Amino acid sequence: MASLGKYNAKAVEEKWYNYWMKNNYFHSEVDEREPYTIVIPPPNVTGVLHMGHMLNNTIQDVLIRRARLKGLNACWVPGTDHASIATEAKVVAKLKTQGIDKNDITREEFLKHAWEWTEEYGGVILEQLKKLGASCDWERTKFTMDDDMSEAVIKSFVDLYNKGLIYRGYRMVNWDPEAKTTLSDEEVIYEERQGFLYHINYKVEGSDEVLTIATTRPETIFGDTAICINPNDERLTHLKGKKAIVPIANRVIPIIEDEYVDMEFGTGCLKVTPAHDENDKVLGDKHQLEVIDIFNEDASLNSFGLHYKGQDRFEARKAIAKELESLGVLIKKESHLNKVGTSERTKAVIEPRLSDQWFLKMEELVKPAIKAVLEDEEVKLFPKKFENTYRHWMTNIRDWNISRQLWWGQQIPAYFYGEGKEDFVVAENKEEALKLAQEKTANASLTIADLKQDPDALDTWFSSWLWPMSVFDGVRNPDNEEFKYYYPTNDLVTGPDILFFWVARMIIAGYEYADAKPFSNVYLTGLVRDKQRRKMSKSLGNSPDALKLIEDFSADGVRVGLLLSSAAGNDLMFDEALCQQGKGFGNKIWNAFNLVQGWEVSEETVQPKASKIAIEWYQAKLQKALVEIEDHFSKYRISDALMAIYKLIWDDFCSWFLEMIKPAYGAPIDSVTYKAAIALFEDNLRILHPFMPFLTEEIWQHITERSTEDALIINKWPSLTTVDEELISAFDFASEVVSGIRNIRKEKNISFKETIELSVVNNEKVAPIFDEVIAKLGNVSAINYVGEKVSGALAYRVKSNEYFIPIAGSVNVEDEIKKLTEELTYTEGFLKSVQKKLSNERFVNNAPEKVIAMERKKESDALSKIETLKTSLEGLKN
RNA sequence: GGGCAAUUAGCUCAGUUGGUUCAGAGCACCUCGUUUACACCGAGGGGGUCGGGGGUUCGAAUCCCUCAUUGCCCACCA
Repeated sequence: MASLGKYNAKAVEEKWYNYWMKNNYFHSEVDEREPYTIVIPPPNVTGVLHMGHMLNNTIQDVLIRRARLKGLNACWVPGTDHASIATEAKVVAKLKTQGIDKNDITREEFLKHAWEWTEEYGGVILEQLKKLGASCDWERTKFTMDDDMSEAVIKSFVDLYNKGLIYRGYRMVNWDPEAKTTLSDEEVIYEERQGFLYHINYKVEGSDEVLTIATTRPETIFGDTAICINPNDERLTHLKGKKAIVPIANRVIPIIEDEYVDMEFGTGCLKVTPAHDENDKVLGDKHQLEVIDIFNEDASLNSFGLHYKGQDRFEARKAIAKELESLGVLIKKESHLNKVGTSERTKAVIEPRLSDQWFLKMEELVKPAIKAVLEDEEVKLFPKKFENTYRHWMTNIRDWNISRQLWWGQQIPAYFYGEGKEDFVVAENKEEALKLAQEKTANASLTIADLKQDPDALDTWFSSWLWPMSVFDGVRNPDNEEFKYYYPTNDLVTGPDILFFWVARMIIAGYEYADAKPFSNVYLTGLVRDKQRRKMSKSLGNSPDALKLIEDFSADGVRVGLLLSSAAGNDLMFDEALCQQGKGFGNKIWNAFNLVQGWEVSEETVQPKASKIAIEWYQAKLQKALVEIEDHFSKYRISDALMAIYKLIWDDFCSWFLEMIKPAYGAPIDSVTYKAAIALFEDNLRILHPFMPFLTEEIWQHITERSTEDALIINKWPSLTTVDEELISAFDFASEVVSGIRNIRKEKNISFKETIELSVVNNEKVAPIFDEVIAKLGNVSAINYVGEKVSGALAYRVKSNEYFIPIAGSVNVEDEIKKLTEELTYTEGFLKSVQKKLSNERFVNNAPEKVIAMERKKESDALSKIETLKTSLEGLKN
């Protein structure tokens, strides 16, 4: 009977996590059962846990633990991503603090530093996930740069190359001058910046005429190779066939004609700079213009910039504007709002730049992936609204630039044996490459030393798109047991921000390599924001420390807090109060357990009727909740499922059920009721376990002696039987009767300790099955069934049933009359509206039977209610 | 500029094919209460003309049109 004392979350959570690990409960191996698989979206290897991870991984853990309880072979594969750009940037920064410049060391030396860094910080995030309770199969932990993972990436590159899908192209790419690398379109963020539109006069060769162009980037005039006008522009016909002179550079360039030029914008004259603008490049190709690249790698001007050589592009812009002004050719400078691409990682302004890159043709690859999501529903997105975005992106997809000017990552397996553009071979290793090169060149004397591997690394996403396959070695060895068993995986939980980067590409890769989808369902979480709807960011300092939260509110509390208000796809406004609510819920359950385990159990005591019916009722309630929860899970409405459980346990179990079976003070509980209550408590724990694994396991192990094999984590989800709806609605009626008593006690200030009597006119012909419950919860000494109203008693109604509590001298007739009159007026008004509807011929003719019958029922109910109200009023007035 | 969403109680959101979950939930708020698990509690209560306007219908939070506001995605005019 001793109290258990306060719940010590920290000790409990550590204890059970170790216990689960020790017993290897998270581990999965191929067996006869149906598999349930999730692969973790691998976080950056050097990252730390933030709120987004917490939400994401809590959802995954809920799904995994539930699947485990449902008897599936649950396998959650964890791992980390090498995140080439982010990690390389961090390593470069760290080396800088040590006075080392990346450009001064060799690739091998740099990679050594990167690996050291990875080993030092890598995996920290995985340790943090353990604190959250994540039940990953840690034996399967993968890293995207593990040897086997890298081999898979290289193998797929070679394969795609041999299929003719990978090609080398001189293309305009997004150049990050700070990181000195290319970025994919997805890594560029456009920002509105206030800039200027400069109007500059160019002389027309051989005349005194000038033409005016407008540009936001005057420094690029050094790269101009043409002026373009619209052939339909009548204002400019006199320029046709002539040539213009670039100011400062004094270069002569042709004036070309193309309908691409918007006559409405600026002056109608467009300067064409093929090396520094994508559209200009297209125009340049079409008109076979010269390409002049005026920038160095770091976006300072090169020798084409003449006396500006070496200056940064933004410095040069100002200086050039000044010089143009002094030459009298800058005739106007107006402010202009334009959108500037910036690097997601370094924030540097992106420079469109022409360079040699590797591309993957997407047009054919993407087809099965479009079909799978939009036609066959092989892969379902939750929420569905993301299908629109998916469609839009996939049908407008462009070839994927898969090369990055980085060292950290899988090096592109292309080997050059000569200086020519085509002097290379693609192979999985040097030996293979040599063989191919010898064949291709018909030169058997080539040696490995003659081969130079392309220095670039592959885009990180080119490795992670294989993730669901390669973690099971499905790329290198597609016929292996594990891959056949675990793939396709079931659910993927990730943020919508990487729907294209990653999710879509995994689907593409899945169909290309395994001829099967990578997963069946994609749950897209929202962004975690702060209370004021701002994004969580380091600079705002509004991102709470994940581990501190767990410290303060327990892992269970944080999990519940995060899930309480996070519908799929909706942003989550994070507030610590939610975690407090989660913690409070845990405490509530702990206290309920404290109550139950404190009861003295007696074999002699006879089970009270109230307890018997209470058990039947809660069983019905639980069944109903199970159906509801099942439905919520099937729609991935995780927070609704949790809320259903929350209400079931707090309201139905604690507030009603336990109160109904609670023995009198000091008295023991009968063993039949006790056993049933324990069984029901266990069911509660089973369904709550995925959400609050630690607390539930702790209570589970306390509640009965358990063997090692009997941990909750591997127990069984309660089975569905049938829902006794009648019993549930009978109880709902009874609970209203109880509420009526409580209301009267409150109004009249009658203490709960004071026993009362209750008389009822049972117009509803309610079966008396809950009378003992009403008596207990209302502290009623006797329930009398009477034929007509009791005078001199306090009264209330539930539907058309009338209840009377006789309290001598405590009836205020005036108040009663007032109350009844108000109710009568309301009911008469209600009746009027119903009758109006029923007298509308068009309603009666058009509405379905069911609806009309319902209205008639409302009418007759109202009529009889009015009748009883009138009788009561008359009784009072006498 | 193009596309896609959203707008319901103070806050965060449910509301499936128009009529029995139809105006709801959780939190917050107010009142009362230290009754023998829990004040991290219990019992009650207030609160919304469902963004504005118009239409279809016997009937609209739900369907249509329109306006407004917000968010996201795509493309970008030099």
